[in-house]
Amino acid sequence: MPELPEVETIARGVHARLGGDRILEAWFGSHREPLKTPATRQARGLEGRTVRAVRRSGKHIVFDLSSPAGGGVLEERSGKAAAQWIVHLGMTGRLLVTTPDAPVAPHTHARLTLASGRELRFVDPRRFGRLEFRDLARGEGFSGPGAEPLIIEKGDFAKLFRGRRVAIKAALLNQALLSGVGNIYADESLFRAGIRPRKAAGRLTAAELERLRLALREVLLHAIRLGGSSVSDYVDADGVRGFFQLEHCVYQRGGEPCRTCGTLIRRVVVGGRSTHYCPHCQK
DNA sequence: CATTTCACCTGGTGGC
DNA sequence: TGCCACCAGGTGAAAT
Repeated sequence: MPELPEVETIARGVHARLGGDRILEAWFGSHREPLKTPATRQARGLEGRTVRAVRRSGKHIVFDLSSPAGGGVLEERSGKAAAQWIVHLGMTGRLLVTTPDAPVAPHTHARLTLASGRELRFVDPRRFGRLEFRDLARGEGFSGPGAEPLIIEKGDFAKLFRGRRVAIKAALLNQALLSGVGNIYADESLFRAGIRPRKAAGRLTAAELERLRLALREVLLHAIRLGGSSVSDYVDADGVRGFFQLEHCVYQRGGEPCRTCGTLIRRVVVGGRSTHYCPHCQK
């Protein structure tokens, strides 16, 4: 369900509520798909640690955790996390902060009991989401392979697409190039940059590439300001819907008139994903 | 290696 | 009402 702006909104919400809290107990359901780390090892890893920060990396939510003891002055000073809990929401994953007595929704795959008396739950009907524990004592911290679209600069952005024959739409969705862009914001940024989604990535001019980088940046920042897009039942950690769906120019608007020129928005399939564009505004 | 296709899941919607 | 086809914010493995 979530792309960069939704994940950013959720991470901020969870950080505000759980930052500084301590994990007392972790429970995992019987479905194996969501567990990149086996249930027992994941629970043992999480229990006793303090949540120092919750942040977004690409489409992943990263929980920076203290040592099991709870940190200590040395660790406080160093500012380094001792372990991480990595959550990917897939298409339908949600993180909910509740009280332990709140009814447990169907498809709840994880429940973390916290020292504050609250509970963090991971709910995911389709089970495309993933939960992973990383001990940083041995091994590296999480970092996606792709560049952050909000940070990348002109030259590096252009370099990503050089020589590529894939459609620019497919390239935008490739997380190894850019991390965080999904189907909504790929379509919306291409519309705002005036570029056809099927145009070969390596064929974009320098001007087009820079228009695309800036359009992507603007659309993501604007969406974060509005709390993300609520296409079906997406809600943030506080159960609040986003409002960016009201600003969609093309996404899921096939057959409707373009907001700029009135031409009917077209829906096609690119790289196996439904793709929406205005044949008049996008060249 | 780059690119394309498909499987992985459940649930909602709309047509007949 | 029931049944079925199709669609959905994502990814990663297998095939080409």
